[in-house]
Amino acid sequence: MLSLYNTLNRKKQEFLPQEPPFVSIYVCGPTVYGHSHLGHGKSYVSFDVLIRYLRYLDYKVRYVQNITDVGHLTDDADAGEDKLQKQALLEKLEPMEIAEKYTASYFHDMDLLGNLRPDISPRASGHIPEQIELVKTLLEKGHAYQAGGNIYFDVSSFPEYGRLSGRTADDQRSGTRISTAGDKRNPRDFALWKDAGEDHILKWKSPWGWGYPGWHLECSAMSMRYLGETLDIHGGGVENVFPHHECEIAQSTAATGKQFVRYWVHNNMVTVDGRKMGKSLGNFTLLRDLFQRWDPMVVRLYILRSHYRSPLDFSDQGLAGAKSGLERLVTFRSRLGSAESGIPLLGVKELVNKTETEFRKAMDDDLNTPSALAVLFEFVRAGNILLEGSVPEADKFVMAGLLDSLATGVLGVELVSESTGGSTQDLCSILGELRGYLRKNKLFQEADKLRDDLADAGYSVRDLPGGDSEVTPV
RNA sequence: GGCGGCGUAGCCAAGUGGGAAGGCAGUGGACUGCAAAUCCACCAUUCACCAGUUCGAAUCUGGUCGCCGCCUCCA
Repeated sequence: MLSLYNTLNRKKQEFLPQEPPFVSIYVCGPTVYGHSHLGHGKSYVSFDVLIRYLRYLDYKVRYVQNITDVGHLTDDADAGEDKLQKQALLEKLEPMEIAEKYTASYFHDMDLLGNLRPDISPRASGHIPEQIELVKTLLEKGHAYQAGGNIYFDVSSFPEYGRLSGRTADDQRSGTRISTAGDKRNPRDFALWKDAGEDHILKWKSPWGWGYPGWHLECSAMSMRYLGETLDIHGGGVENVFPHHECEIAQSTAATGKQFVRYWVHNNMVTVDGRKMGKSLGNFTLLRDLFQRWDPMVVRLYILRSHYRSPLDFSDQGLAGAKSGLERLVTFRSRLGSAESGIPLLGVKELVNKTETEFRKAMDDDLNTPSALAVLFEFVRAGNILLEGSVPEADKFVMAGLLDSLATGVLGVELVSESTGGSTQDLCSILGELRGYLRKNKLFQEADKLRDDLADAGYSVRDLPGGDSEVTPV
């Protein structure tokens, strides 16, 4: 039984969807005004593994992740700038061109990382009517008020405000850094709709004049549009617990009268020298740059080696460790080959069953991927020991099947290079025979040149006891 | 100041009342023409520190020190 840490109760809870086998999940997506960095990578890999594991458990998952292509102000006080607009001016493009460009970049990077595409990737700009409707409802129900062209949520009308983040009204720092917008009744009130000034490019016509939505609004509107009024799971980064998710709860619950989200799942940050990696600090490493030096699967494994709720401190040493670990997995997988099916021996069946049971136990415990990986590495050792002897094809088949199901299927770590098709395998075995022939005839120079050339081309050579050799793609 | 979290070997990282997982790096050995891969052995009497509860604590309680996140856009 899968347990997830629910921020709402601050403890692990058994996961039970409202209407099994269906699971509705919404994850806060990126604001598309720049390339994705490792922090995005960690977040979306974590949620990808959640999705994959739920599907492995035979749930029918609908996964919605927004694309924020409406630039929001940096605060509610008109002090900041619209980020998309700012980037658009910088690159001399339309804001929507910026959105298109970085949406494509985002998906490209996520594809390389092996993340499955969300089932729906709704754009905020494409759901303005839904957002306006939500504001209207809140006004009608007396949870919001109008001040000129601005609409604010009246926090005093929603007593539960603060439950998710554990913040009460008195907690707020005296002399806060935010200068309160002048037309708010209460500093804690937040904007639902903002009046657009002359120089604001992205704006829409609303009952309250030309304007644009507040930054919490799109998630409420789009998640409920596609997943209903009560979601099973809502995910995002911990930094969004307050104020973003707190405000989402307030405006959604106030509008529907129903519980908005049953399980709140938050992932932790990537840090650099102990400091948060973030756009505002400027200490981020872009995924596209990281991929120049490291295979995306190395990056993925690196992320999965720590728990999603723990911070991950970025280091080359860590990535190098992940690289070696990945090679170990890949080598083992390639030794199993693409075997034929058959009936496996009892011993291997036991090993496979035990591995799967323990893997699931780790994943059931709030997606403990570091433990799950430990289970896989123990399986690799056991499998390698078996491979020292002669192993029936059927045994290789079930071991390969398990690895493909758990490592690739659930964790999303691709272990098979695309060049393991039938013809490549034939060529590999011919080249293996050739090296074996050369070695048996003590033509070591020729044999080693073949090995070096193959290494350059991305194939590894392994000499077996008895003089035969084995060639596999790396 | 308020809320939340963290401190486990050279590095990374699980474990949260009764055997200190796993990976990387390292050392020795087996195998090999050499290598790689693989296997075997070794690698934390100890879990930031102090006090307490307990037959028993890395794990619970209290305190000390250090670090981080949120309270402003952020995955």
